[in-house]
Amino acid sequence: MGQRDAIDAAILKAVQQNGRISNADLAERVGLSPSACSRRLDILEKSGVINGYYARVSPKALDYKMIAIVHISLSGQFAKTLNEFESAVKLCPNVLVCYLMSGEYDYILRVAAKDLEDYERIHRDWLSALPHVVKINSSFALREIIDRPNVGV
Amino acid sequence: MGQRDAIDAAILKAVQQNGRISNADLAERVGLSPSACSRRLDILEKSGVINGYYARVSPKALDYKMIAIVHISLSGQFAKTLNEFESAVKLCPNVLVCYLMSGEYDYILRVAAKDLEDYERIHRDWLSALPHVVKINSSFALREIIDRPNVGV
DNA sequence: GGACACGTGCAATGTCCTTGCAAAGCCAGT
DNA sequence: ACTGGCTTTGCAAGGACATTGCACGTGTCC
Repeated sequence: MGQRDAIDAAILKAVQQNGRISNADLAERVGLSPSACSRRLDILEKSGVINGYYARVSPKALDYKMIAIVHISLSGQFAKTLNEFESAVKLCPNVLVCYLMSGEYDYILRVAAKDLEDYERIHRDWLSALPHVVKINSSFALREIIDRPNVGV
Repeated sequence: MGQRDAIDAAILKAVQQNGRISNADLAERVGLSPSACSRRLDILEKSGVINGYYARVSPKALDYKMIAIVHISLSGQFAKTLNEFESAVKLCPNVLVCYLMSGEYDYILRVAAKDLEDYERIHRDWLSALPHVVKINSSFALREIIDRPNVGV
């Protein structure tokens, strides 16, 4: 899985910057005819190199004004423990990102909330209810400096 | 700034899930004629509610296999100190996310790297070179559990 | 050298996006 | 309730666009 040449790389770069670029413009940008470009894009999509296209909506417009970074430790690192935690955390729609981490904490989460009251609800109904959790540490984002969809974009 | 009614909300939900949905399909989905739908979408884009569209590319295809979470403390919290740090960090293409935080550390960063060697280079050439930094703490993601573009999507 | 697979460009067809325009809905003030 | 003005809608047309079939060129392997 992966792009094959410089043209595929150029296509990927273009659609990362503008997911709604027309095939005609994309073809011109990468130096191909529209048909050839359309077929390459099709291959990149079907092979899974391109996972999908998304609109980026201003969180404020959706009333999600708050971002919390949550560090979580579990009671153990057995596979069963991790699996149960992960299955549960996937169900919470407010969790935007979740990584299993090296270091002091086991998981790090990025959580979106409408306001502090909303976060309190999420913390109470979702985070505290996750299985095997022994420690939760929430920090709040005061300001967003960077939010890039991809490297160098 | 924000959507006005249920139809705008439905449009936003749709384009968050599929940024390349055709206007015709979108119109049918939200129960409008294509022209009315196109005009609403146009307003949502021009008013900044929709920040843009992007393709989600498999990081593996781009050879970025590593995600690091970096906590950074500065030598002070004066506006000038923060501004200089932020201007500098914005220049590093590998920094995907950066928040000014409450709590123990001042900033939290999400950094993409191709491999450990690449991360070492980023750490040396970029992160360590950021102004006013007194403490850097890097943790590495062992596995990605969730990566949602938006709440509930 | 020949057969084959692969990628490309060209052309055509059908779909789609967009804009102008008239009508309908909506709200405020009387 | 009525009227005036503003907003939003649906329809229609024209122009742009995506997609598919087909033929040509290139490189490879036998």
